[in-house]
Amino acid sequence: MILRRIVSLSLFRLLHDMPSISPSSYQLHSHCTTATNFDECRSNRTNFLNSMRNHCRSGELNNINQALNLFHLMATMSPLPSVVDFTLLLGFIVRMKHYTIAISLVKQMHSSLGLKPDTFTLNVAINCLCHLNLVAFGFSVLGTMFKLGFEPSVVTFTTLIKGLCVQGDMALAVELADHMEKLGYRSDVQTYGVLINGLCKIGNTSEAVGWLRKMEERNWKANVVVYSTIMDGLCKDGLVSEALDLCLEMSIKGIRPNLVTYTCLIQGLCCFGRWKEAGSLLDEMMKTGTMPDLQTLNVLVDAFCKEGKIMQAKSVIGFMILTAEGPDVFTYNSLIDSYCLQNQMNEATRVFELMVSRDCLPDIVAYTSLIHGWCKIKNINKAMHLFDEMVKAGFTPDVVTWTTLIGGFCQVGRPLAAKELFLNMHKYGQVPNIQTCAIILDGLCKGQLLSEALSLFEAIEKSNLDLNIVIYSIILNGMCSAGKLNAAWELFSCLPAKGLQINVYTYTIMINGFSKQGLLDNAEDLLINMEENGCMPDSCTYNVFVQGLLTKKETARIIKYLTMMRDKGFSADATTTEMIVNYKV
DNA sequence: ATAGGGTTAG
Repeated sequence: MILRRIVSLSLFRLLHDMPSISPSSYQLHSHCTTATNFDECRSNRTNFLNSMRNHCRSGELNNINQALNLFHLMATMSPLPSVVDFTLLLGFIVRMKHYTIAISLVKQMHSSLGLKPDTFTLNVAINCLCHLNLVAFGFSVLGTMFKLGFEPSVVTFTTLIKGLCVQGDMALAVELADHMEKLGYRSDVQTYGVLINGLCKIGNTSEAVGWLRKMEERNWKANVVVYSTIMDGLCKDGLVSEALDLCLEMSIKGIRPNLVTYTCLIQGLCCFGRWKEAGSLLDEMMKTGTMPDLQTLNVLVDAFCKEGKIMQAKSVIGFMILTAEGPDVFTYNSLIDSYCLQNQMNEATRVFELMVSRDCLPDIVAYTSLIHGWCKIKNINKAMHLFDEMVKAGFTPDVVTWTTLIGGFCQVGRPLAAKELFLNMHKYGQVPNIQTCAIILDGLCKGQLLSEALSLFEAIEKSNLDLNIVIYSIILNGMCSAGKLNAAWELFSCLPAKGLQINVYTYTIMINGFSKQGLLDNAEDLLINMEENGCMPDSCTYNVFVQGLLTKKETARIIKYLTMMRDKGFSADATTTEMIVNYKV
């Protein structure tokens, strides 16, 4: 039961525990920099409040100090403005993503001003807590809400469901949605939207589409947001054509794609090399009156950068300078990463310096890209130097930075140093994730340190991490390379029981293991077996098997499998070709 | 009258 999970901390204690902003940051400034002079308006209460409301609603309010000035002015009014006005202002502070400040202001409303928060105010607090990854505190506010006798609304639950999704707790999110319905609330389009987004984010797009249909059966009309969410999920899952189909379906229902829809689809198309279609879509959106914004253009820049098409990226940047307020930190970071991936560290460094000179501060992503670049060309000293520099600049390396550096040490043949970093990163507040584990295990295996890898693997298995097939494949590959075929086969056989879906990479690793040991019947059995299990061998699978056959000079089977490969449209790779060329009967 | 959903970089 979900409600059992609600810790009943009081709101007061909760807010007391929250970080608060320093008083100086919301002191009344002697002059107001907005178009309207609030000091003057202050004499006229109604004018002032109306002006505040207009500023909030028109979106003209886009500066946190302005918002804090307004709050301060409101707080010193007598009598105090209503909770409604305060909450309106809070909403805008939230829109500016100043969650900690918003929570601190709710606290002030309550403790210093003696204003009783209502459901709306508490929903703002819950939303902020969820954004700060403090969902448990969000639930305690829900508890408080019950205690104070306020009815939570669908908004309250939807906010919490979103928090659970972001935290990666999909099962609990669905449970809360069910529970909410049992309490007599009805999920609305936004509730479904949040759940659908959660499903997409964990790559479960087919279920997301299922929920879309379920929602339609219950007579909720999906809107452009729900459709765009799923389209983005499909694109990120590589199902770009399905996303385009869904866009068509949406259009037939009379819902027009908007800027976000186009951005998602263009990214999907670019990402899979469908440049021409991306271009037509860009054309279509502009012809129908939707101009690409900075974010859309950044998507294009990044896609070109990833393909190494720097010239095209630069021409998009040219367009961006004319039509949008760019380039921004995303644009520069895409360029930096592109140069790093092409081992052009001088160019990458130049862009890094350029962004500094243009008052666009490099962030943790910029630093991590450069660190990755230096690691890639095996200059671990430069990488370490940048790591230091970034810490000096006030950035806390996150799990991606650590993983990059750990990979760097593996790259230069120092897997034990990498392991030290892996074991010590938690002292700096960072917990390894599944990618970190994959990098270090692979590094140890490739460095011929299988027993080191296995003992670490055992420790990782005992942790809370949900190990995936990639991790097991790395270990299997390590075992096979070290000639421990029996151990590998034993582990391989356990995978289904662990609920893991064996994929083409895993099968290929085992087939390669058998082939390299000359156990060609075992390899062939597995090749047939995988196909029967619905996992299609790819070009690599056939190549490693044929290489085994070539070594053993199994002429009949060599011909059989090379023919099979040709029929399936696969070709011999460099190694296979060389073996064929040098084949002596 | 005030609150909740979708898109960009390592």
